[in-house]
Amino acid sequence: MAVVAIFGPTAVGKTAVAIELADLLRARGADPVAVSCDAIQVYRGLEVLSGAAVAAERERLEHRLIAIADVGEEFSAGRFAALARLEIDALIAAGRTPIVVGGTGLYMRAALADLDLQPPVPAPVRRRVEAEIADRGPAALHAELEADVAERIHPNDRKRVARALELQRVGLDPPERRRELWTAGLRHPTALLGIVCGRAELADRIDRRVEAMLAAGAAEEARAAARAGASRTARSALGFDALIAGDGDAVKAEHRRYAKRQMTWLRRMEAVEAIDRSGLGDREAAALALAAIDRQLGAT
RNA sequence: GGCGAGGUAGCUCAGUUGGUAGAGCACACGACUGAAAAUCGUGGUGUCGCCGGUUCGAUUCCGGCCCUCGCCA
Repeated sequence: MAVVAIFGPTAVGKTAVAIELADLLRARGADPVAVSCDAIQVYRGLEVLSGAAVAAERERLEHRLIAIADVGEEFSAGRFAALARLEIDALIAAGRTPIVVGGTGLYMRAALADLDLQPPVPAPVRRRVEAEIADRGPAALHAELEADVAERIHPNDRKRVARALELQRVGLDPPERRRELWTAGLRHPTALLGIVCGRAELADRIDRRVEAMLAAGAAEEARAAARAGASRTARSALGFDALIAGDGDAVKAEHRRYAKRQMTWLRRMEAVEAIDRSGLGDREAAALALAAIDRQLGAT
């Protein structure tokens, strides 16, 4: 059996469509399980502000890799990749159908493709590099990179400068530049779908989603996470500070900008089939998704 | 009605000693290999309130008008 993957911008309805799609797959005798690919939904205690599937939804479709880490922990693409591959491989071995669904592009690619991520460096090395960047600015450290690495990283891009430099100092190879990030060649036969909708409709969905999340206590959730010592990666959740400040418009703006970056990622991926759900209900969108799956994998 | 301040990008504003204008935010497009809901790159989208005057040339100077805000009636 193959993997179904669902990508798309925030608030487009990936979870709802996945749940409806699961019903359609079950009607054919499949046994689907969702594997979430979301850098914030992995955190326990950020379920509301990350839009994680709620209990009623998880009753209709089992979700893996949601709420698996404490907000105090740092998370990473590498850690996620190992977990996700384990889940996907085990589900396939058990004859089940993984529906890999989420909006974190790097996490999804790490789950589906053989991204060869380098390990983390010892904490003191990273701290040292970060301190130097804070002190001297990223461009100064960028100048210390070997030429072929430096030319791929913008001098202002402090995170990539930091990563490349810490790898260089520890004697590890620089981040790979193969095609795995975008290639159609994946670890398993996969139907790759991108749910999209019209610009105005998406903006409207984002507004409603943020308002619903505020009504459900997202601001208090963020405050509680901050009090509990949320890690740097947990704090990078969209609107984390704006929620604490009570600025709903700023939260919406962050979600809109995020949706744009996700659309860029979607356009860049190879072999992804866009499902335009403009004006469609979740069930109708799921039917389109099923047809696309059949086209990509061959009718069952 | 009088006095004062102000009308410039979607928003908040800067500016041009007269040569049709630029910042931040927003927005659009892109990059992306163990921080990725992160980080970063590129792009100005405009009857400079309206009408007239002076001028080779007015968003800028002058006059009138309209509108907004504040204070006084």
